[in-house]
Amino acid sequence: MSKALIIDDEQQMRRLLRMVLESRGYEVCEAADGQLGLQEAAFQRPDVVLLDLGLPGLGGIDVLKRLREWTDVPVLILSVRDQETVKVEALELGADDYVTKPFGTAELLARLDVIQRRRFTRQSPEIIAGALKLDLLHHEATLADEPVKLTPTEFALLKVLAEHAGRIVTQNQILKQVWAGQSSDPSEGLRVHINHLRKKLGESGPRIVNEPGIGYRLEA
Amino acid sequence: MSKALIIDDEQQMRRLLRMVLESRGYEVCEAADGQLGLQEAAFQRPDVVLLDLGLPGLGGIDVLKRLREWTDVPVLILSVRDQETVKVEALELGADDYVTKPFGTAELLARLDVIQRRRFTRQSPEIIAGALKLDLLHHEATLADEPVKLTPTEFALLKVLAEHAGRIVTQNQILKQVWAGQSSDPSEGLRVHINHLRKKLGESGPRIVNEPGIGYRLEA
DNA sequence: TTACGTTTTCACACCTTCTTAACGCCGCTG
DNA sequence: CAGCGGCGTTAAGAAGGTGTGAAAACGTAA
Repeated sequence: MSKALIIDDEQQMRRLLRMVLESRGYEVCEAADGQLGLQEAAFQRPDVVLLDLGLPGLGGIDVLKRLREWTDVPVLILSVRDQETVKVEALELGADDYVTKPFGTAELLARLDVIQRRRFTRQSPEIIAGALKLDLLHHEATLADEPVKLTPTEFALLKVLAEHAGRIVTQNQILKQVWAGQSSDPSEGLRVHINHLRKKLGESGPRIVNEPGIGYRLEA
Repeated sequence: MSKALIIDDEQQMRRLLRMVLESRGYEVCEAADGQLGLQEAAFQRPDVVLLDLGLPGLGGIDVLKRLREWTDVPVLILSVRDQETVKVEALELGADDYVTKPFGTAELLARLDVIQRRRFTRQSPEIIAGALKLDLLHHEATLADEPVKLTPTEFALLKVLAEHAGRIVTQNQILKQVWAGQSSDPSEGLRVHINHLRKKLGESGPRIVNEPGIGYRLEA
């Protein structure tokens, strides 16, 4: 059975979520603010976190940032409409999905299923984009079943691109996810690593195209 | 890894499909008629269903109808040529795609990829104004589902207009939101960017109308 | 310590995007 | 009618982003 952690300041919302989740078989724990949320996350080791963005004090974004410093636990964002900017920021920081309040329980459960399954498939882990296959467990990449030798940074970079294959990945997104929590300024080096990746992927493989001023896109 | 359910009465076809799918890493289960198919679907909870339209007894269309009463699982239709009417009916009932027998394995797998990805794609914050859609996370714009290539400034400008679609946006508002925190005086350049946007949106798309002396308005 | 692989920094050519300026059009006003 | 201001359009220079090669800094293992 999966364990879910709810971080939300409204008691009513917590009770509603608890009911929905428990009816689905989740084990549920709660936290009423960001500080407590982080403690519970560390102590309870939940399988999924439901995080409200409108927290008082330590905000939802900060909680997410701190969470991501030490865990990849799937995070589902709860937000109200017209928080577009914050939602973008949360997703860039590695949140897995979001639902907008008020939400239907069916939608909530569906999205939980998806991010749970994604995490589950990460235990027999591969990302596939066309002829490219990334084995996340062994940190190995193959292109048309031919092994490709990648450095750790290159692998992380290609992983971010492959996860969103076919779509633009913002430079911000890349920097936040590949160089998460590091002090150096990698904005210069990104170009170099992209260059290396393109060479290793060769002519026949997937192309990494640049969207000037925005980011990169991997197309199979 | 994903689980696929094959519903087809021909054993040969089931064996072929199983081979192709398993080689791609799918977990496969089968059903030889519609009745059994529905049972398997309920019991196995597959991630994708391959459904033959030419089933004896409980027909493919009926199976799809019954499936859709309780699940949105992606359904790929297998049909023979000259079943246009039935194919259309199936798509209207919520089938996700179809392949025509005999089919190439490459085509089959490609279509499976597409409908799987659609299901697993997470939600992106977006602004919608008529046929225009702005994906804020990926910085992608689509007009009637056709991608439109926008530069960063154009995207920001269109975002401001689309957020207040139908209403007037003051020049001051635009300048503050698009050129926030910049030193240059872009009041001249605004006209140029509006011009570019109008060209890229084309005749059929939303119009950007000018309110002389006030600002601009986006009307869908 | 050296040696090696990786990451970062730097320099420069090249390309896209942004800004600026100029000009013509239209509507308004004196 | 002539003058004026706001707008659309176009072109060209300025600014900034990108690709690429090489060298320096870094970390790690022998």
